Amino acid sequence: MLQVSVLKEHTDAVLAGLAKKHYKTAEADVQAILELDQRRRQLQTEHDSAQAEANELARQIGSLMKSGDKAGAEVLKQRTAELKQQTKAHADELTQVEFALQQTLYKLPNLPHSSVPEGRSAQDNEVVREVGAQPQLAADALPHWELIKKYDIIDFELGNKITGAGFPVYKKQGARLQRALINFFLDEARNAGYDEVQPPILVNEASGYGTGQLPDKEGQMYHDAQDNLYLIPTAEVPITNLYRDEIVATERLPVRNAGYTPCFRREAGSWGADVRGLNRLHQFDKVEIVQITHPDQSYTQLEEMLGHIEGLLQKLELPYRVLRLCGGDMGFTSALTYDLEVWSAAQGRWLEVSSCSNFETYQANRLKLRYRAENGKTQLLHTLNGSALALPRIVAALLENNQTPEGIRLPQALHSYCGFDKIG
RNA sequence: AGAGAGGUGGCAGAGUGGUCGAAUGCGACGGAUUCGAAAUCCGUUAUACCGGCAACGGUAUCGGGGGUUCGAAUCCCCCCCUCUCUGCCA
Repeated sequence: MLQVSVLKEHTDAVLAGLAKKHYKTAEADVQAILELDQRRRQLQTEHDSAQAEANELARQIGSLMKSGDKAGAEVLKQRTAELKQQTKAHADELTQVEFALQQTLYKLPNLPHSSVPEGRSAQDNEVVREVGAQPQLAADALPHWELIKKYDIIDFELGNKITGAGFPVYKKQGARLQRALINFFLDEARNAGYDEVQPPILVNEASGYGTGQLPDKEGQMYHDAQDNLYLIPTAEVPITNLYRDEIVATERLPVRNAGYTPCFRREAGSWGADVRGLNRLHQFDKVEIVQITHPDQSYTQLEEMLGHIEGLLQKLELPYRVLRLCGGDMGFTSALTYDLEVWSAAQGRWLEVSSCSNFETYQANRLKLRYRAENGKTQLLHTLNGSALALPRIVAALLENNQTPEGIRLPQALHSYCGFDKIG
């Protein structure tokens, strides 16, 4: 969430940033926030001084009681009763004002970095670079949803039976490939300096708010109403929330964590022709990398993370491209997002396999994630994360791009992890 | 799930209605001492908000929320969590 001080001191820049993100009611919301904040301060000041007087009276009453002057104490108690009413009224309004302020702040998305291109939709994203040659497939090449049947490695029908659409069952070499990819990604992350964590995949409400999934994307998460817990849509949520309410020692920065988790997405109403097979699932596996950095370092670290992810794709020998998302297409909480897409040769389209973002202080502000600056004051840190990588579309591209009459060739990097070098 | 105990500052741990943001110990930081270090001694050591250029002052916070009271870490109610025993279980 944005800081009120920023809205106050850089109102025009905030409005420009919100416009770039195509946020509709920017002027009205910013105006409302500034007014609510002013009222909040006023109430706080009045409340505090009334409370100070009440505290002082309580002290006096105490010593009067001790010296046995009951009558004197009674006189002071009358004034105390008045003050009590006042502070109660102030406190009640303060609660309301703070709630309204909070709700309005929650509605505002993060401001885009200056390098974010203008634009409304995916068509306006900037292609930063394209790496690797797209394979030329034979005329009878199959899309991955045919290949998985041919080699009997992923079974959607079985998933339908036991759970529902979008929950595939991985079998035989398909299951082993999943395990191999997870291990490969985790080992690569560790070699790049990320500490491995294995977090819970159910999180509480506070964690959902901390990273910004709540209240914005309530409907996209599976919710266990009985215990009020959410199935995570990404490991970003538990891993980043590990540091909620922390003042991190500067010598620990940048914090680097990597973790494998299953991820769950309801994605209501988004099923259609281009989401066949592995293209979009309700449950999928992902290794996520997270960094928490000093504000001065976050963009350097974002590039480092991007480099790590590109390294993975290169080792997997997949042609890919890097996109810088435009203001209209990027996420609610992000200041700058790179998407990485692999070429899925039989489908003839790019598939997003990673999203790598800098959230600057947007999440840190909600998380109360800080460090101590040189001057002794606490300051918000920057949070970043990236998929490294999401499995299903990687599998789709591996299957399609590497199909041969003799089976599916796997990249060298995976041979030892899989224990086989081709499928089929 | 049942019975009991308990949740206090970075950690340990006192405090059962009044000047308690909170003793004491440990740790950490600064200083003295030392060629340097250990030991010792002195001092500092929470967070947020409000006011103030600042120094500083005020308010709140002893798991969370509500209540009683002039006054709550301390009393009452609800919730959460932890520990021990019993049960169940990968």
